[in-house]
Amino acid sequence: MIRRRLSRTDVVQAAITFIDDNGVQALTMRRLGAALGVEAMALYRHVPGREELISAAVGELIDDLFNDDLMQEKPSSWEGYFQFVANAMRKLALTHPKMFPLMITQPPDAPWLRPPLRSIRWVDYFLTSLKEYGFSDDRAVNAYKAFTSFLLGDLLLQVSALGVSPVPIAENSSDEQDNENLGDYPTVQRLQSKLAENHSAREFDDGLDDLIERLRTAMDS
Amino acid sequence: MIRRRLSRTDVVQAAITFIDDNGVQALTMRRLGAALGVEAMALYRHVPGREELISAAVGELIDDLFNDDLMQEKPSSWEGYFQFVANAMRKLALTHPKMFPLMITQPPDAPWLRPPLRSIRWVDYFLTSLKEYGFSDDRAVNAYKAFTSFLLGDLLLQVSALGVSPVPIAENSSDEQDNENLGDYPTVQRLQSKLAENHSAREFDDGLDDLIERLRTAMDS
DNA sequence: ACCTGAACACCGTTCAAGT
DNA sequence: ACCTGAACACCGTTCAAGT
Repeated sequence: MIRRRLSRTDVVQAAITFIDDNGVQALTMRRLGAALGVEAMALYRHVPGREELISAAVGELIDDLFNDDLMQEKPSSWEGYFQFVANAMRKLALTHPKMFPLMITQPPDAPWLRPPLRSIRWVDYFLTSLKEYGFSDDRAVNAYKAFTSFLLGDLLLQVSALGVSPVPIAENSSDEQDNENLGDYPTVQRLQSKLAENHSAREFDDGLDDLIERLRTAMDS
Repeated sequence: MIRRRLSRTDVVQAAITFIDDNGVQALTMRRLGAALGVEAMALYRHVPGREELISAAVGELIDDLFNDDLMQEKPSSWEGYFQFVANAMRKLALTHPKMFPLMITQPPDAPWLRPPLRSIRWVDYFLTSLKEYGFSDDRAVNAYKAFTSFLLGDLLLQVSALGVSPVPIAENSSDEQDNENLGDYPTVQRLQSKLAENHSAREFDDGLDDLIERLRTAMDS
């Protein structure tokens, strides 16, 4: 591959890919430089430092989602709109599971920008849309708050479940060892299969339906 | 202060205090050693490494909460029990805002251990309690899942709101600058005060009431 | 204008040595 | 048994130098 001159976008995109592949902790100016075929110090021409690079990577993902995808389409009902946004956010979280914790952990730019919906421009658009769907000011703000906390809770849980090593590496990997550990916890043991069942997609949709239902009755009242 | 010999507990507790005060990123083996009046290398006698120390700090907080507080008292109704647990968890999150993201970000030890309720022993106790309150197996598991995702979403939002610099430091701190930024976002601007209102305590309680109500109707059906 | 090389201060961690 | 000192490989970042 012939190396063009580096741009800020190149660096930020490379950081996203690197974090997706190796995790944040592995992201090093020297290693990212090497991945780009350049000395670490060249990165400082385009980005002020490591911390800011990570912020920029988060911002890039957010901006791509909200500018390129979410502002193009607008369903005819607010229920459909919520589902549209939720599914897009879910897809982003599952496509970049190593980035998602960063998206929600970095302090937001303003007190009323609630993760993971961290784009002022987009939040404005969202609230404006809710008004068009007939929400009052109070209902719109409440819906925004309820929606963010639903997304946060459900998506982080899904993402963190991905981080669990599927087969916990034990030096003594006989079944007996595992069962012995669980033996002290009879209810967990009995419900183990139910607890381990991963219906995250359905649970996400159900939770969203519940939320929508709650907001609907709140609107009618 | 006369220095006794160091114990593992001393090291872990010091790590918690250090993170509370300075954040994880500032936690350094050398600095933590200095805080304990000891060389960095002495810590390795008690803890395998930095990563494991942070895990141990998280585990310590969880264990303290669940063993010392949450297993002592058991309200007579399941609704009261949910409130009791939620309030204890909320208090922990707000007492250790810099630790909370670590509690929910570290991969859980088992697929059915959902953050922030990361104690097997305690989850077993929780599920057993729900059974005693009359929950079926399915309802108990559903309640556990809904409860964790509610706690996660709401508490992380509260904690991340704490991280926002209350007065964003701008070189040009005139009001005009701030308003110019917001000028492009009329709905956010108009709803700014409503959005910024911090009713987190009430919202938390309301959200919990909603959750309880949802679980109750699910039980009756 | 953009990248490199050398350098600085600071990491986590190992290991032999002290007491 | 517990802590120290020196050392190693690796960081982020600065700065003068190259092209």
